[in-house]
Amino acid sequence: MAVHNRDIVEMFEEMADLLELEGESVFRVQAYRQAATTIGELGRNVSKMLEDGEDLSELRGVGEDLAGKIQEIVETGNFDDLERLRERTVPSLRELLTIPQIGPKRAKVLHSELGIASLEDLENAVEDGRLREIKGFGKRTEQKISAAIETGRRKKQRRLLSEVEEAAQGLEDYLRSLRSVEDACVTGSYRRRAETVGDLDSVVSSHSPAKVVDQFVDYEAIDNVISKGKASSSVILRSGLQVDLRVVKPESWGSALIYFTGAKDHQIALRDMAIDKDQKLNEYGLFDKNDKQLAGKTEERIYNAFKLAYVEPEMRENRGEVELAAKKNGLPSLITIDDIRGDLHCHSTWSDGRGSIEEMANRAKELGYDYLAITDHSKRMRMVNGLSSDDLQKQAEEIRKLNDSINGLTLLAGCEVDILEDGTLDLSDDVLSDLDIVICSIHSKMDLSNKKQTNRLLKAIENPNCQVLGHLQGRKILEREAIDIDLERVLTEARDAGVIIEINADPVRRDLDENGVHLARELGVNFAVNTDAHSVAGLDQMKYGIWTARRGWLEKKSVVNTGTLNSVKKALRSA
DNA sequence: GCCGTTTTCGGCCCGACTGTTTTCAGTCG
Repeated sequence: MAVHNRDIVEMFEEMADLLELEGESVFRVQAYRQAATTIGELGRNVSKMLEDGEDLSELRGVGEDLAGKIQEIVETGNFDDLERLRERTVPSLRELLTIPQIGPKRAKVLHSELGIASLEDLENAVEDGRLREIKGFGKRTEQKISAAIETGRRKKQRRLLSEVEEAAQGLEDYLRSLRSVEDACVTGSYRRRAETVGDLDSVVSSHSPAKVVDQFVDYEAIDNVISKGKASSSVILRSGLQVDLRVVKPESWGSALIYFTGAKDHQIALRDMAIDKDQKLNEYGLFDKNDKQLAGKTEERIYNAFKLAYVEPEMRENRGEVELAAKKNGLPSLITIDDIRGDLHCHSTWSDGRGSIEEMANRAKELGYDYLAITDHSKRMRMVNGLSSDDLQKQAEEIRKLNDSINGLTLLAGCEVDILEDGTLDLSDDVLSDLDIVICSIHSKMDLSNKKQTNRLLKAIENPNCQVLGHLQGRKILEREAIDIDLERVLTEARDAGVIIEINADPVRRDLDENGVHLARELGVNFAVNTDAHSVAGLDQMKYGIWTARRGWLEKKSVVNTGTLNSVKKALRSA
């Protein structure tokens, strides 16, 4: 059985939950969670690493013991400790942990006092009013649990970054409009431009925190106030999105931004540095042992106090950025949206796009681009009117005509050709070799075995007409898992063959994902950040691809469409 | 269970809010 990283992540997470329910030390529980996180972010397959004789205990948060357990899982498909733990605990109690207000202690009490072992049991007990029989459970707690069950545990739901942007902007605007507010920022995973966002962590700088909290709970988009204190509050918006607010004095603004922007591990790494110097870092600032504030007003000052360069929010994941920030010019100079000079992947009304070639071109011009590649689907994609060789030739003619009439923008005649199951391409070599750009993508048979799927891609790379690999992992965030491939091998072969790897900017795709980008960057591949726009508005989604590139630490120089048209042509391998 | 210019033990981030309770435990981020 092929063991995927995800299998190990899930086993470790279950292990952590069950140990926590059992009352095990939080540190041991945390160790499993940390290891799960590391494996989840790896980008390389653990089974393969073991095959290659790599030492897993080198990984962050993985020691001798857990390395041995990973090996056990990979070799046998089983995890003995977990099996035993499942036998002596009540595994279904994990369900209860997904309910806000219920942690390990309460789950345990619910089980021992009322025999509750599942969400269904809990619902029944709430309905029967039995919760109040337990010491420590009052009317309010019962109400909250009841409400949490009803709203479908939405707190655990994560949403696409693109889905919360409007709410986040609206919230920031509202907070900034308040008279007692000096500054406001939505932080957390939103500010780090992560793929998904659980809730909006907002930070406000003000001399009168209580007043801000009072005004905050009056925000018209709020459905329900969960908590309200002197300097913080939690609410649920009508959209179901949770907003946590924290108000600090201006002298703590920078430290609060760092604290709430996270990621947690980045912020803890900074705290550890403070502890090493007999100092303390919290959301109010950096303090010496006499509680004298050393820094806090701005993020830069905090980083400077640690002799670190400013770390961009997208990099704050404790993936080694703190160490780099300590070196002179150690941090990459991240790519920005302004570096992009063209888009190499979009669709038109010729296949399933909603904008004509001319409309797409006009928007590209407005965006200040020098070039735009029209890359409609190939014939295999019948349901989206994929183009035949004849269609493509006609389209190429139209594109060349348009090029004569458009000033300041060059259209490239291209195609997004399907990689068929056997790794051959959906259009003949002579048709493809006539095009300016050929993107090769998988749109079918996403569930092949690792071996078959990997070979399929390697075969496509062998074809000299394959210039770009489009949305290589084929995943859709929160919808569909990535295809199962030996990513490292595919990336290595692509690099050696001069094939460009796309970062697809569609907010549902963002593909390669950031872990893949880290791996590909380390391997030295060339990237293109493309929108894959299916409408004029779609061309504006470039930022999501840029954010993934930044989270993968990419600089301008690794991304071909930051260059001139000539440099793009040079970067495209020629058949 | 991890980790180490305090390295094989003894730490492990820490503060806010809530509810139900008379001083704090549980949960959350």
